[in-house]
Amino acid sequence: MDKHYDAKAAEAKWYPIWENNGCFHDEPGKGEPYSVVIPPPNVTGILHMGHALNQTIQDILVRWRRMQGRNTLWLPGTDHAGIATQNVVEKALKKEGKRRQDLGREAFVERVWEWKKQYGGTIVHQQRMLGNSTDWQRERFTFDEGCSKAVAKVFTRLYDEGLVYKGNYIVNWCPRCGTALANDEVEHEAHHGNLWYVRYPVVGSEKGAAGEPYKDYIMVATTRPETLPGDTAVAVNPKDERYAHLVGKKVILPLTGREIPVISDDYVEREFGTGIVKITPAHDPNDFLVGKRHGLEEINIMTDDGHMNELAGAKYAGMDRFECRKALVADLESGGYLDHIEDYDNQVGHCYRCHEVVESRLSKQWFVRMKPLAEPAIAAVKSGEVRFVPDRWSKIYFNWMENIQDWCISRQLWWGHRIPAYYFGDGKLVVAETPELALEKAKAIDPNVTAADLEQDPDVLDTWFSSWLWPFSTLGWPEKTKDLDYYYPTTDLVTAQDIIFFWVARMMMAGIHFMGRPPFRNIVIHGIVRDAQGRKMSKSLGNSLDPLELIDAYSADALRFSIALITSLDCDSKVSKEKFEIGRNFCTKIWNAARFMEMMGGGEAGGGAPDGLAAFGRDLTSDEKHILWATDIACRKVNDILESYRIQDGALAVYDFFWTQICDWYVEYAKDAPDKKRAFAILRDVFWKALRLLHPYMPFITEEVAHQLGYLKDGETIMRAKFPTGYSDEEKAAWGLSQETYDFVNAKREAITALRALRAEYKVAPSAFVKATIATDDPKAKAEAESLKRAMRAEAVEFVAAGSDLAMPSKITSFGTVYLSLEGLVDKAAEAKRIAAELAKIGGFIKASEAKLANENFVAHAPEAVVAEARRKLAENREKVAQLEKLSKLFA
RNA sequence: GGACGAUUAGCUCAGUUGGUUAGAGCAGGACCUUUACACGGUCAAGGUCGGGGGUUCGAGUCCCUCAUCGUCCACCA
Repeated sequence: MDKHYDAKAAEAKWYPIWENNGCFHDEPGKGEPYSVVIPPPNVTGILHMGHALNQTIQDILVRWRRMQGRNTLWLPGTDHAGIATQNVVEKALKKEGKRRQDLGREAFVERVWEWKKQYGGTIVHQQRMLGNSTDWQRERFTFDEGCSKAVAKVFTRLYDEGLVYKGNYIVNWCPRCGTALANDEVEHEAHHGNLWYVRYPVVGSEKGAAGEPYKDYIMVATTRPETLPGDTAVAVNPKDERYAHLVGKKVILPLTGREIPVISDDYVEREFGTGIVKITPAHDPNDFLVGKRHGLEEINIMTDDGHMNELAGAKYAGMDRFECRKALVADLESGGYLDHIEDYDNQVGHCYRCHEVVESRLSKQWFVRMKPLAEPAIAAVKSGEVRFVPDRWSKIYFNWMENIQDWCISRQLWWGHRIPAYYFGDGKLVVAETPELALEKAKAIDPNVTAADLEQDPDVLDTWFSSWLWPFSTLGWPEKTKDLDYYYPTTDLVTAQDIIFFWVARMMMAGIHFMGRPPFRNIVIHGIVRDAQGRKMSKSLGNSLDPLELIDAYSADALRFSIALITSLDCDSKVSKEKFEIGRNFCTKIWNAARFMEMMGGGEAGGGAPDGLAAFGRDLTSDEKHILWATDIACRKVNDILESYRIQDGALAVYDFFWTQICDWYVEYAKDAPDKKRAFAILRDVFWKALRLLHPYMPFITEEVAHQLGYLKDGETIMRAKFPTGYSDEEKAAWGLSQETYDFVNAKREAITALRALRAEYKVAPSAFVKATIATDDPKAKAEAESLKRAMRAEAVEFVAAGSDLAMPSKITSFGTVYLSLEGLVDKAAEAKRIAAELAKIGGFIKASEAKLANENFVAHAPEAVVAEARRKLAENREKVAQLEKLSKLFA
């Protein structure tokens, strides 16, 4: 083995071998399936830390399950990302001085496909760098043929079921992009604005003096005076006595002369402004709802591109909306309708793409009725059929699902699944999966219709409309495929909290509605990646870490392991570059340990077969029994931990096992073991188990080391090696393993550590051979004299009866009291001070313990073991005090 | 405004049904180049578990309250 691990070479070598040999691919059929669909990244995307976190978690779970022998599918793919992709291509066109309109729809869409062909593979390539064991043979794209078929089928079915409808609705509208925006596509920002107080005269009021055209008026406060011509009512709170007498009366809409009613609605806050709100149903979402409740007229006074239309009044028609605001305010003022203006800060929505101020606008859009879909999806989680991990996310899910709103699914874009609705004749409409089927349906209505008469709806569907079918559209639905039959429902879905609503909840609904079963059993929600200050990573802040740079600097294994180590399902993860050194250092440790094994002939000692240690019989030393027991514990623990998705705990467990148990203790033991050959045969077996435990976390280095050390032959892979489950009861019995022996060695280590500490405290040179004395009556302990001598670097280890009272520096351990014999080496004053401090600390504890044990209730209620332990600790500390007091006299 | 979290060592975080003197990594300290590894080893130090109440024999853990921070949702004309 080379002195240094060449991660780049190993990663470049193994990934293609895995991929080309079908290591990521299983066929449906045999065994228990384990399937996961990847949250498809945007095809325009580049790999960021969020992906790295999300996919590392999935790959750990998938590799672990695969090694357990499960029939595994991790399905990769990308999302066509409607608006994002269209924007990228439009930007490219802009450089050529063209707009998409110059190309026309068909040519533009063709152009986007070309872009996809050329650049769409970027993120897919980058995912390979992470080591993802996704089944590339089954890679899908939300806009590929199969997914598109599924989309058309779903839309048609929902339409036929009356769950898709076209309706007038208030939507967020970007005047620049010319498209409706989903709520999540609108970014709210604080804005310094004004509140204009406008007088609406009550009908029948007398004319007043100059500057006050009417004596009797009500005052309305508004932030958007330009919408005034669209007002169709003013509203007050039903409980507001101030205005109760006005309800049912009419007021005159300034500048228009139109009479509008005064209505009462709970939506109005009494305390805000004047307590009277103008209602503009066509230009405000809340007003729209109020209008629906009261049957108000909806007057749309704006054009698609943010200008006023004729309904705003001849004077304002054609004006930009903000220009109109100024003009209209001026007119209000000159007409005597403007009472006063206040400064007012509010939140204004902006388009998440182009940052234009979003307009609330009435338009014809397609909607999915969500309530009927949501109900079974709620029930599936309530019944426990589908489980959130951690469970608390189910509350958030319920909260949203129980208040679900209809879903606006149409987008005024060109790139996306075109809505399979066809118009003909005079506003007639058919919905069908294909143009041919549409024609059939149309002919049923009007036999004279030809294909040329059908005009398809120009809008496309929201990107999520294909994503919500992902768990089954990717498996072949609506065809009845083997994959679908075998791998659906998928087992785990792993994603971040931010798309629980947009994606997870919708997949639940679609899965149940179209497949009859929820699309997954467990929904694993992890946190998001933040920077060291806890801020979200974003391009604009410049605080992003690039996973590819980290892979370049530290290796993919290092990245993966470090991510796993900082991953908590319960909260967000803060990362900084330094954190990845942990993984890098761990790789180095693994490599060096492997190198050491090779150097010591560990590779041969077991005769090549990992189970060669069976030959060494039952006379194992306590240290050998200890490592075997520790290995058994580690295997069980890692399996248990991963079973409950505690990725971080698993990383810690395997890290500690490898570093502390194997490297720090057992390897040091093996260097100088009484039977080195046997010690290394055991190490060889333990090491092989450790490599496999590590493999889900660090796939590349474990594969490389497994081959270098001869655990695997050419053509074999650790990916398909059996994930360790620990030793059998027979093996444990044959080797004489037991919890007692394990505890015994832990106690022995305490004694070794105690002596090291004494050496350090008394400044004994590390190279010096010292004399150690241990007070114990345990014959088993006395039998360890030789191994203690080596580990303690002592020229002699002697034993005296437990409770012996030697006037030497000592430490009490569960192995016995360890004394260090030394003459004249000590700084007496410093030692006296140290002893005094320790005495004070122990004294406090003894007092507390005594009080506790004197408490009858404690003795009566606490578990026996707890009481016994308290007694033992008390006795131990009393003994410690006695020792220290003796010493303090010595140093006085 | 609503919902849900978080607050434990200088930093990042564990702490599974309440029960030993609350753990790890990093940073910092001391010592060590002992022939796998200084991206290392050994040892030591560092916390009245955000504040205040309560339940209990016993609270980091359960309840209430306050404070601070965060996330998502809805956003007030």
